[in-house]
Formats: sequence, C-alpha cells, structure tokens
Amino acid sequence: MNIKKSTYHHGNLREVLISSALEILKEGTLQDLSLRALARKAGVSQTAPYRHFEDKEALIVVLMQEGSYLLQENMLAASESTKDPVEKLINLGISYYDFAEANPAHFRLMFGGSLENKEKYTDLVEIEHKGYEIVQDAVGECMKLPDAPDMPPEIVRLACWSLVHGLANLLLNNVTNDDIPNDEAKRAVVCEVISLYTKSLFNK
Amino acid sequence: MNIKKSTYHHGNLREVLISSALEILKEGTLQDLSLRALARKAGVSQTAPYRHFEDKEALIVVLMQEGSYLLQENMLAASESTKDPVEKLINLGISYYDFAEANPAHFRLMFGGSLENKEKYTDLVEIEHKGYEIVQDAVGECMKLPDAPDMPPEIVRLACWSLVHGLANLLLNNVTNDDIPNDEAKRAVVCEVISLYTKSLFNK
DNA sequence: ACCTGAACACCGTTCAAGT
DNA sequence: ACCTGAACACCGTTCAAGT
Repeated sequence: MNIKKSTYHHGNLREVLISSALEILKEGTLQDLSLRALARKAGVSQTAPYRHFEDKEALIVVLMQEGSYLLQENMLAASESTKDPVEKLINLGISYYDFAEANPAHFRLMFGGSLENKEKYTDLVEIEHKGYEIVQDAVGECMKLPDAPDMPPEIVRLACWSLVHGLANLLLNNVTNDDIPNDEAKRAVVCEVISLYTKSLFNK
Repeated sequence: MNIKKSTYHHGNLREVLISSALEILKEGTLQDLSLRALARKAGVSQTAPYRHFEDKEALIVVLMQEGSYLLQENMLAASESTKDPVEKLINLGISYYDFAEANPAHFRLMFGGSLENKEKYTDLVEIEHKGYEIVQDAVGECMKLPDAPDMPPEIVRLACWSLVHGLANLLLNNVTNDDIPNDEAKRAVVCEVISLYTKSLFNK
C-alpha cells in the first residue's frame, strides 16, 4: 500500500504556509497575516516557519511574486479579448482595477510599500518587470496611432499606469466621497474614467 | 510666582501624544506608530493614552485629519502662485506629490486604507471633503476652456486626482523600475506626466 | 534536515486600584 | 478626572534542544 505518512511533519510545510497565507489575503486583512497564525493553521510550532522563510519579509516577497503572476494573468487574458490597440489598453486598465477589487489585501501588500529595499529581491523585480512590459507593449501599439501624443512612450506608459493605479487605490480605500452606491457603479465609473483618458490621449 | 506644576501628569497629555505621533510619522514608518511607544515617549504609563483615545483607531483618525490639513495648506499655497487655470491644476498636482514625498508615512496612513468604516468619523469626512473641493474648483475652471472635454466634471476630477495619486504612490513605493536616479529626477518626471495629462485633456 | 519549547522584547486592550 | 500596575492574548525572532 505504501502510504506516505507525514514524514515528521508534512515535508511540504513551505507550500502549506504559502497557500494558507494566500487564503488569509483573500479573506482577511493585512493585519491577519502573521507567521504565528500560519503556523497555527498548519498545526505546527510557532518557530517551524523559520525553517522555510528567513523572516516575515521573505514570506511577503513570495506573496508579492504570487500576486504579480495573478495580476499579469488577468491582464493578459483581458488584453487578448480584442485587436484594437486602444481597447486593449482600456481592458488592461479595467482588469487591473478588477484585480484590486477582488484581492484588496493582496493588492495592498503588493503596492503599499511593504518592502524597504526591494532591489535586494531580484526574482521579484524580474517578475514585476514582466508586468511593466505588458503595459509598455500596449501603450507602444497605441503610440503608432496618427493622433498619439508627441511624448516619450515611457512617460505615456507611466501616465496610463498612474491613472489606473490611482483610480484603483482611491476606490479601494473609499477616498472619493462621490456617492457611488455599489460595486457595479464603481466599475462603471472606472470604465468611464479610463475611456476619457484614452480618448484624450489618442483622440479616439 | 504661581508656578503651574504639572498637575498630576501634564494635563495636556493628549496634545503631547498627538505631536509625538506626528514626529514618528515624520521620521519613521507606520510600524513605529504604537500607543505604547507614545506613552513611553511621554514618560507615562502604557495605559494612560486610553484616557484620551478610545483606541488606536481614534488616534489614527486624528492623525488623518491633521494630515488633511497639512496637505490642503500645501495645495492652496501652490494653486495661489498663478492665475492660469491649467497651471493652477498642474501646481495642485505637484504639491500633492511633494507632500507624499516629504511625508511618506503620513501619506500612507491617510490613503492606505487604515480605516475600515470611515463613514463613522464625520469630522474626518468633512475635512477631507474640503480637499475634494479644492480639486473640484480647479478642474471646474479648466472645464470652462474652449477645448475642455465633453464629460461630467466629476469624472474629469476623479481622473485628474487618480493620475496624481497613482503617480505619487508608484514613485513613493518604488514600483516603477525606470532608472530614475534621484529625487530631483523623480520630480521632473512628475511634472512631465502631469503636463502631458493637462495638455491631452484641455489641449493646452 | 526539520521541528519543538522556552524565552525575550514587543504589540493592543481591559480592569481593578490608586491620587 | 486622570493615571498606574498587573494581566491577557497577541506579535516577530532567537537559541538550545530534540527526532
């Protein structure tokens, strides 16, 4: 029968801790994310996680990488739904917002300044770079349009990204006091703002 | 001589705690902000702050209000430096960024989703509303221009605010991996992005 | 190689007690 | 009215010890 008994404990504690952490990010807040809570969930001693993560920051880095993957998957799926370059860019922005709304804690962890010296984590930097490239490519296609602004594409990219990022943050943290009744109305506002933006930029 | 001896302790512990907290926000990170640390700084027992703040959240609300005042002062000062409506809007945006760069921890506290139910705190909501009005007024003046977009002004306001807010957040948290060498270069990029935006919106 | 237990220095918060 | 001290339930992290 060759039953694999949990050797000493799991053997795959690292994976269990990560997926527990992802669950907490899905359901709870950043405050709920602690190494001790993860250890408790896994039925393991408080100090066991330290065999797999040097410290809490190391766990956070992995979660940020995981978040980048998820976000990029969403963005790629959204951009494939059309051939028109401006629509592609719009869909990219909306999918960015959708990710933030669906994963608020994860989004905050990724973009809330959790890391003091991000440059240290080259893997993370590399993965995030792929996200930049997705935006860069989409903006690049739009810049070929006849009415595209006469500006360095990096500036246009940063502008597009800032708009969507700011929009997601403001709506996520309930900063705007426009009486937006529900999530559906929120999303409609997002579409409107993004459309206004691409129209202004590319005259389309 | 009528020397006011510190009655039992200070008498003005509340004010001392608030200004200590502001110091911590100025010099340190959000993690450094704790009621116990404030009590220690004031030379008072760990539980003394609870005579002046119901809980940590109550302190945070006061700090958010204080931050809104400061930000609004900066914005008003910046917008008074010119008569041109578009320049006014640009200066407003730059002053917003400058505040974030000069007060990163305070900025994160204000806009990082620190509060679960902000609606409960009517004083805070009211103060923040004044900030919205500053932006609203500036955008309103720009909307009178001949080439202004045919869009509800609330949408244009949210778009302007989102752009600047996103820009501040991305640069603050080192999310962009463009090799921007120093703070001066960062600020130049901010000016460039904001100018691009107003030019696209108002054709100016 | 992987995990435990005790320990240290932190948190927020409550509650009875002191002036 | 304002503050203290002890206590409880949490953190992150270290270190010696166990399997």
